[in-house]
Amino acid sequence: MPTQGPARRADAQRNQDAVLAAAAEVFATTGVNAPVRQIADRAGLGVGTLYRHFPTRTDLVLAVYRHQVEACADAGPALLRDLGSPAAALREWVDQFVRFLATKHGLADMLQSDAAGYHALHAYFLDRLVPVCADLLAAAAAAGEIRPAVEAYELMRGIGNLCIGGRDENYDPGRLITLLLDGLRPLAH
Amino acid sequence: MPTQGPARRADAQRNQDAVLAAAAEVFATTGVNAPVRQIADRAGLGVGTLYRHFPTRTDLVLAVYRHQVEACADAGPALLRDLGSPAAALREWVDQFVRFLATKHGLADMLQSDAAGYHALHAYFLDRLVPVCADLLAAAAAAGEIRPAVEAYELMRGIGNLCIGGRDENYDPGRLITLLLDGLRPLAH
DNA sequence: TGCTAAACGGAACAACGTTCCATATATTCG
DNA sequence: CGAATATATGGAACGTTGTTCCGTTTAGCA
Repeated sequence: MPTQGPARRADAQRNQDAVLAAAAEVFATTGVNAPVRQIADRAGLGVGTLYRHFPTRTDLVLAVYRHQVEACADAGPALLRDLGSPAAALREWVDQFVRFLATKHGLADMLQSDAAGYHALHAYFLDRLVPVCADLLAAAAAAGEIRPAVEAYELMRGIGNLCIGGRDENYDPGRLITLLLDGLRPLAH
Repeated sequence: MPTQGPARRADAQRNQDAVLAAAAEVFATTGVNAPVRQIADRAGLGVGTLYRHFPTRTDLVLAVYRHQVEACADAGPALLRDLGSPAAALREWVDQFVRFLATKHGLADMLQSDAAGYHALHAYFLDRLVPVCADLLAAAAAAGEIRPAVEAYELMRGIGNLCIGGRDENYDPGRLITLLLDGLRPLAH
């Protein structure tokens, strides 16, 4: 129940929703790095209002995509439970993440950007997803389906990096990530 | 013998060299995306002069790093000749490229940037290195050391992407690339 | 219907890439 | 050894962005 404090004004709530909707649209068309003014214009608001509700771009990006990240995090344990093999669960989970990331123009770039402002975004994604990935890796290793040859953190960053630049007829992140996971199989004797 | 045409002015040559030297220093410290003014200041020249000699950032980056890219391209056939196994040659060649790329702050980012201006840079690297990589892959595949599971173009882009963000105690592009190459080994029967 | 705190809008500033042309200077030629 | 001239230079100026700030507006309430 968020009924604490001196009740936020209705127009503020309305405008925040408008910014969120505008950002979602603009992110989808222009990309996650779209100019602030473009988002403000689309929402029919001034840039000051936008900054009031979302002080940093990270705040805005997170507000737009948080649900999908959470869904992805939740999918990990579910897949591990529902699919027979932990390795298959890992593969499906990674595929799901790649499908999410590769379609968000510029998001993968942002995630690894060394710009100070994006550190929080980077941290959120990793904090949320690395533990899930670690569980999947551990289960697959315990089942003898993969070698414990990589840390979840490193794997997640690698997957994120491979998604940068999207996908075209000559480059498909999914293929390379399959190869990466193939590299985790036990060595031939 | 470049003694054709109306002989370029001596100061022009001198200034071009100065820009090149300044750019090399600034790229190494600030990164490949350093502000144009910073490079011009370091060279003791105006920005106009810099733009005259290097109209685009791609021109400047290429002038600074061309030698190393060429050296990397030349190393491919040499390694294939000198090392016993094509797969070992591939691995060593890839390592060499990664060592080059991972130490150039921001260069890997630039290579995959979808900004229109960097297309030429992207193209130069790929045109120069993909054929070399393709030869190494073909040789290793012919020797039965790897499966023909990836195109040279895709592999090179993947390697470039994995180098983005450099290397720290928790993320080492080299480890992931090793894993990627492991994924090319023939499947256990 | 006023009052007041909350919220808004957009002008203003800083940092950057890029262009342009008045000025300065190598080089050449008489 | 001077002009003459093509070449080269410098940096002001413009457009685009992110970000801040404050005068003005307005929702909620008494």
